Amino acid sequence: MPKTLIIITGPTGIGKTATGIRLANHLQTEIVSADSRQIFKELSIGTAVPTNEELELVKHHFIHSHSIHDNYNASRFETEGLRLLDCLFSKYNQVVMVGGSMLYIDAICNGIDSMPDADPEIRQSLKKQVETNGIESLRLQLKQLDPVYYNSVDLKNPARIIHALEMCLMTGKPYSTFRSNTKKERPFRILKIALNCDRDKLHNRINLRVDKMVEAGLENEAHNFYSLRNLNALNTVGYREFFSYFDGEIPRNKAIELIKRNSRRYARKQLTWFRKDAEVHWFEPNQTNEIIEFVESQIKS
RNA sequence: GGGAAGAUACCGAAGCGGUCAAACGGGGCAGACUGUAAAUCUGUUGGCUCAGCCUUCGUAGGUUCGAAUCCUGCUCUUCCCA
Repeated sequence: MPKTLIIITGPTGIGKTATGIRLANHLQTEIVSADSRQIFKELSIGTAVPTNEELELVKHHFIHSHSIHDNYNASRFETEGLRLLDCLFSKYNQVVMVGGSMLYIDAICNGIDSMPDADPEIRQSLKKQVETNGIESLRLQLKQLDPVYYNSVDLKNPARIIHALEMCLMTGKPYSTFRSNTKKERPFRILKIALNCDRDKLHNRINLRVDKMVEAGLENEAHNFYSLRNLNALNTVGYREFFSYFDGEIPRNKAIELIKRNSRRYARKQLTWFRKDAEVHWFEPNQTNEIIEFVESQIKS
């Protein structure tokens, strides 16, 4: 029987966790999380990790498995994820991957070109350069070091330019030479399922979930990490807004409102990403039975 | 009961006779994306048979070649005096 990775994805708050657990339970297999924030052991409320009860139903991987102090990224997820999948596929014919981190899922499905980790000091100095001299100075530098990438990159996006420059400066080679633009082959089949529903309903779910997080003590959780706010792991919806509140920049109710808005925006962005993936099969969150049926029919063929 | 200010697109808010389908902000929607991705960035936001046309600036009239902008009545809101 061919090995199949079944991916359950979709926008934040749509109900991936519950669906994934039911599917994994049905298939008698385990779940690999593809969530760039639930992976951090220090974060719980703001990331909406599965509850202890849920975690007892099915064995989960990459939940609370790393530290916010780790310099985690999509490439590491690819490496560690594939290693784990290799191991799991020796026990199961199907494995369920659940999560909404688009790039992480993409890294597992298609791969990320190999290149070195960014040097934090170089990144820091490039960031400073943008602040003091503006993005134009980085553009000029990129034009010299990597004219190929310069012609295709979004020149208004500092993050893109900074990363390209990091690679150029660290390796002495143009960033574009690392970009192969090839899809890697995987030793398993991939079945992509995404959940979505009416936009108003989704927004309601998100708003409600944020209220529940706040009730559950999100403010306190965020407060615990206030001093670590500069960590990338904490540049996260739910925490950054509370940090602004702690700074006295915005009132508390405004922070909560912003968490809702930014969650809605994140959901939309996720949908934009998944929509362009023709391999995705779409379902409503309450169609778990249909999903199980669909998966059954697919893994038999 | 008397007086003052105001009613602008999904919301807030500019505009104060033509260059206004209407600045700006918010929200929404759409898109980009390969080591920060819950990140970072972009576009769009009255309708249509879309280089043009149609309907919009509380409402009904009026002035004017021409009004969101001026005048009058009405409705509503806020504030002040009784």
